[in-house]
Amino acid sequence: MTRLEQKERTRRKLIDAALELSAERGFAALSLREIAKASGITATGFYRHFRDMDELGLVLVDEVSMTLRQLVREARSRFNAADGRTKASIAAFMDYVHRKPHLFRLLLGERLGGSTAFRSALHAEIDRFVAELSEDLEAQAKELGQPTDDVLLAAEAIVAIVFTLGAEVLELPRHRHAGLAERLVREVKLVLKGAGLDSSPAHTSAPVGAARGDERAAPPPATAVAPPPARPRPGKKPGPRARG
Amino acid sequence: MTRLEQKERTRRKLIDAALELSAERGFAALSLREIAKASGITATGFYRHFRDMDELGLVLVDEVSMTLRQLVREARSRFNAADGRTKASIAAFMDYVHRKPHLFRLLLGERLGGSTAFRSALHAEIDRFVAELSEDLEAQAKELGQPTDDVLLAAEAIVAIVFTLGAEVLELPRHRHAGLAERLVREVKLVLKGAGLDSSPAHTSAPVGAARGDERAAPPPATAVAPPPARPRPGKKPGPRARG
DNA sequence: CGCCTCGGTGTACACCTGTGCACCGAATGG
DNA sequence: CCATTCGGTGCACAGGTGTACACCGAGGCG
Repeated sequence: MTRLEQKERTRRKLIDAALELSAERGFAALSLREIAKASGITATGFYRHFRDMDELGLVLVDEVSMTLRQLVREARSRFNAADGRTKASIAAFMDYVHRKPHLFRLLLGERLGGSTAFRSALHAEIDRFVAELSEDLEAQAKELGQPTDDVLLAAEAIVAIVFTLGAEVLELPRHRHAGLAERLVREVKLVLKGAGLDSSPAHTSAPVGAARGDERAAPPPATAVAPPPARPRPGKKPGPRARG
Repeated sequence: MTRLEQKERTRRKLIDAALELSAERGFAALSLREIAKASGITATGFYRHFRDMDELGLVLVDEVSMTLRQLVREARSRFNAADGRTKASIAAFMDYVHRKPHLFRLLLGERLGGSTAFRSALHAEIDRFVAELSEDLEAQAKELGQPTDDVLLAAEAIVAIVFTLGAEVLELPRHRHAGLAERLVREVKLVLKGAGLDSSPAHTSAPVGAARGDERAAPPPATAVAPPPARPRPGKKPGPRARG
């Protein structure tokens, strides 16, 4: 196995371990050592990949960001089915939450819990999400000759609802997911209707959660964060520790 | 100063310190020692008030719960002004968020971040909130002869929106709060309108909801944490530490 | 008054933390 | 094939952590 492959593999282990552990206790409460241990390397080995926990945190945020962006893409691709657009989008969302639960827990939980930098990064990400949804809604409204004045408000409200209920999915046993998804759809439609953006032929034929008919291949790797530095060779001076 | 007063005072200092510190880093990342130090007592003194951090956590949740309940009460008391009911309620909410920002940060941030017990306690609290709002909406709808089928959905959606935007207030500079509040009002009205619960003051002359001001069958009390033990005299054996 | 109660203190301990340092050994490239 | 690169290791250290223990001194009560 080439050296780069090996390094990348370990890096992923670190990221995944951090994700998994942060699901239980929150990222801020994790220690470098326990992440290293969970990844099967020594604590000092950690520094071959990240300068410190904060840097790991940023990478996690980045990962969330990409996941979200792909979510949007996926949702859009289902828009062809103009009928039941809302339902399809939400199905995509729920599907994604299932596939990457830890990422969503991070996104939703650390929005207020983490450091300032962490928070603003996540907020920015969510704002971007709102913007994209808003764009879509506006385009759709124009097509149908509907009012567009409340589009941004509706988008913001919808994201709030979807993320909040999405968070709830993480706590619920599997068999209750479908019910929650349906509630979600109905609530989103409430908002759309209130904003004069109602589009669906109020007609429910199939439960939402089961929208995994044409499963395409897993999401592309999509790496965006700068690959590990040439050779960090541990640096940084001692000082008051925030998390220690 | 009587001994009880003194003890209560220290207890409050501990609670407030925990609240304040958890605003920056999340409760899960706090250490017993730093809370004790911030409260001006030694680490071992902590045990005179709480058995461990988990117990402190429960007390905090309890505090949130009471705050929330008071919020509802306060909002209801403004319902007399039938005109602008939504606006008044949201004003009450925002006001409260300002007055107890740390509590809300806890409520919103730890909903996913903390331990399982922590999470479910907070979720239950929010559910209770939804239930109360739902009741109110239903009563109002019946008075006005409006449909009540989507009342619960609307309540859930509204709480999601209000809490999400409320969380945002915590991050924003003061001068942008008003704008956010207005957005909040408009988004909530979107939901109400979508659910057929629109209560425009334009054609409503009768004072809405001014009649009933008393208690009805309310959810059971949530106070679960016992007052300080007679004399804990530190116990609990050593073992694998979750936070430390 | 004398005794008891009990918040709060200070010390001590084992363990965990982040990180500097010297080192190893396999993949890499000339 | 030999020299270099560089993930990963083990050790060491200072400092933080939870908590057991013995103690103090002021409030409270007979």
